Formats: sequence, structure tokens, C-alpha cells
Amino acid sequence: MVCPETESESVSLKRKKVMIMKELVKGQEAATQLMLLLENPSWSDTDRDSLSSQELMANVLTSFTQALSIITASADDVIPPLNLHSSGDDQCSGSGKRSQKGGRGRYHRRRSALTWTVLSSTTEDNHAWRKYGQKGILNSEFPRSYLRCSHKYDQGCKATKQVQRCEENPDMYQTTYIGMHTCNAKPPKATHSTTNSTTWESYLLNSDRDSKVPNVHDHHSPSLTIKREFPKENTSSDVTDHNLDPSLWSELKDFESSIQPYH
DNA sequence: CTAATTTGACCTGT
DNA sequence: ACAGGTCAAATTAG
Repeated sequence: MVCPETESESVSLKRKKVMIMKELVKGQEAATQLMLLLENPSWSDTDRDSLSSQELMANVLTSFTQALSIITASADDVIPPLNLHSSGDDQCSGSGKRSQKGGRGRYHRRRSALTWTVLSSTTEDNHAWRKYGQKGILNSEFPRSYLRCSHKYDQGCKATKQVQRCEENPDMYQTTYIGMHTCNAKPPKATHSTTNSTTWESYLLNSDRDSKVPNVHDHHSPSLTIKREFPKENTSSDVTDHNLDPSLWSELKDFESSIQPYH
């Protein structure tokens, strides 16, 4: 909630803007390469380094995660330093009585954790998860698994995810990521080398390359759908309070409109 | 033995 | 009250 307005904020906002666009373009490039690789697997043995589909997907997710992290950090989401199991601070609502048998209590409802859903053929991302629950869901024949980051108590990482099998394609998993990783767990090798091809500015300028149509639903190709959900972020009327250029805002809004809200 | 998973009870919001 | 999400003791895996 602390918002110290300093004059370096606009500079940092500009820098964040650049970082956001960089990350988004990186993710878009990785997604494009992934789609091309899935469409034509014979292209994989060219002279340059061709990443595997899992690497590309990991790059996509990393880029999106980074971009969203930058956005939310610029909004108002102050990352709390370390939240080891606190000694009974807030009692939360619920009429005083906390528990009768277990002594649990104090569930923390996620207030502004951003959520997005990935439909993929694998549940592997480059993060260490620990399963903490599984529930059967109504109108779903497969249960839902609840996982949290392995560094929840190490470093107070608040990232969680839920994995559920797709009912139509049982070899597809619908993974819902909730919250950002604040731990230092970095992917083992997320070093993508898409340099020297095009800078992000030139990519934005030469945006007429989008003549390809994503029409690859003929056979069981692992499609990837990313949706996002912001619970309640900015209901104020004026959305132009940021110092972003209108063109970049249109880019961002285009990006936002490309993903349909979930729930 | 240590760490991760399983599993049913418990908690919370609708 | 119900359905979804979480905790933690018991169990299993490394």
C-alpha cells in the first residue's frame, strides 16, 4: 500500500515498460517457434540451435510470468519480504471461534494473486512443486491436485498451482497457476538464444508478419491455451494514470483482449 | 532416516 | 449446506 512518489518513478516505469514489452515479445517469439515446431517437426534439425517444445513452452511461461510480475509490481502489489509461519497475527473473520479440534484456522484468501490457466500436454514446468491436496470436483471425473512451491517455507514463495486432467483429452492437463514465484528458484537452463534476429522494436514495427493462422487442431497436437484472471485490480475510471505511451497501451490492451477472462 | 505424497478432516466463501 | 481449498497425520518413496 505504500506508494512513495519519487521522480525516479517515471524512469522506472519507462524501464518497466520496456521490460514488459521485451518479455512479451520474447514470449510471442517462443510461442511462434513452438507452433511452427509443432506444425513442422522436420524443421527441427537446422543449423541453428532448435529448442525442444518443452524448452519453448518453458520460455513462453517464463516470459509471461516475468511480464506479469513486472506489471503487478508496478501496480501496487508490494511483495512481502518473507512470510514464515507467523505467530498468530491476524485472526481474520469468522466470529471469533477458530477451531475445535485441529487448531488450524487463518486461511489466507488470496487477495490479488493473478491467475492464469495453461492447457498443456505436460505438467512439467521448471519449478519445484509440492503437492498438498487433491479433491474431487463436481462434474469432473478427474480429481484436482493442489500444489505449492517447494520454497514456501524456505523463502516464502506464494506461488501455487492446480492441475487437473482434461476430460476430453486425458493426456492433456489444465494447470492453473496462482501467484508469482518470489523464490530464487530459477529454471535450470532458460537461456534462450533468439538474439541477433530482430530486436523487439523492429519486431513491433514489422508487425505484418502475423499472416500465419493457428489452425493446428487436426490431430492431437498439444495446443496451449493461456487465460488470465485479475480478480479486482483497477476499478477506477481513469486508466491512463500510467506514463505509458498510447501506442504501447494499445499494444497492451490488444494483448489483454487476446486473452479472455476466466471465471 | 528424510522428504514427498496420500488422504480424510477441517476451514472458508457463496 | 455445499463445493472448493488447505492442513497435517499417516503412509510411501528415495
